Amino acid sequence: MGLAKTEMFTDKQNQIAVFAKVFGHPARVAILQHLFKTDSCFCGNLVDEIGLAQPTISQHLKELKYLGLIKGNVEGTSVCYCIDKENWTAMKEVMSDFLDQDLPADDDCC
Amino acid sequence: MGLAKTEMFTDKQNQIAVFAKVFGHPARVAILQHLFKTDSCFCGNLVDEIGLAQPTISQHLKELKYLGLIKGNVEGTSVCYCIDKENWTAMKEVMSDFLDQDLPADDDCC
DNA sequence: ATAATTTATCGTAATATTGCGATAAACAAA
DNA sequence: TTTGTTTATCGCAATATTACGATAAATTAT
Repeated sequence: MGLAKTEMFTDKQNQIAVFAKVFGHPARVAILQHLFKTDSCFCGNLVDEIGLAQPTISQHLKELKYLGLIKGNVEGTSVCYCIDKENWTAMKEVMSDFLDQDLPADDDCC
Repeated sequence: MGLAKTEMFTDKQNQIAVFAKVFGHPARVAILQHLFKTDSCFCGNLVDEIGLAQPTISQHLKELKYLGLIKGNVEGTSVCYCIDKENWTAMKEVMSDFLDQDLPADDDCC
């Protein structure tokens, strides 16, 4: 069906999945890493840096922006993107809760 | 196209994306959380706990196992699953490198 | 006003994911 | 051996994602 039955999961579980999903494509990982490395940069630079077509990069940027992980600032004809620090920190909190769960003691079944 | 052009990204970027992708579905998040909570449990319990059909759960377990995040142990007719601690820790390392990047100073563009 | 530059959106083809019924496989119990 | 129990696999339908050419929109420069 290709459709996640989100209504049967907790808000937290869905939230983790939504964040994880956006990191589930190497282009978006590369975009974010580049924004971290350069502090901020224009859409066009990302098109050059990553080897995908401009509409494709624009689409990935849109998803990152929709989740609030990046912000875009219009400057003339170009748009400058950067990490949304506040939301990135909030996202990390959610993901850490999930990833840093206590590992069970050594008496498990496997 | 629905096909990520993995060859244009670094191994690290692809690795992050592959891990993130498996967390990109709430059912798999729920499965992992349940395994953490119960230390280990049978496939059937997961079918009861999460409200999806048995083949669907089996498929999600297969993906988690393929990435090495869980292990399965046959016990009679049932299979006992648990977190693979070593691989989970290795995965956390990879994800932390990405998530815990230094936030740029407050002089960004946006 | 016209042309150039940059980014966003639309439309669409190719591929991937999700969910589950049907069924097979593996084992235990009677 | 037959029956029940549990999990895995197959096959398929429905939906989602990815990529990009074409084009629109917005702005600047001439």
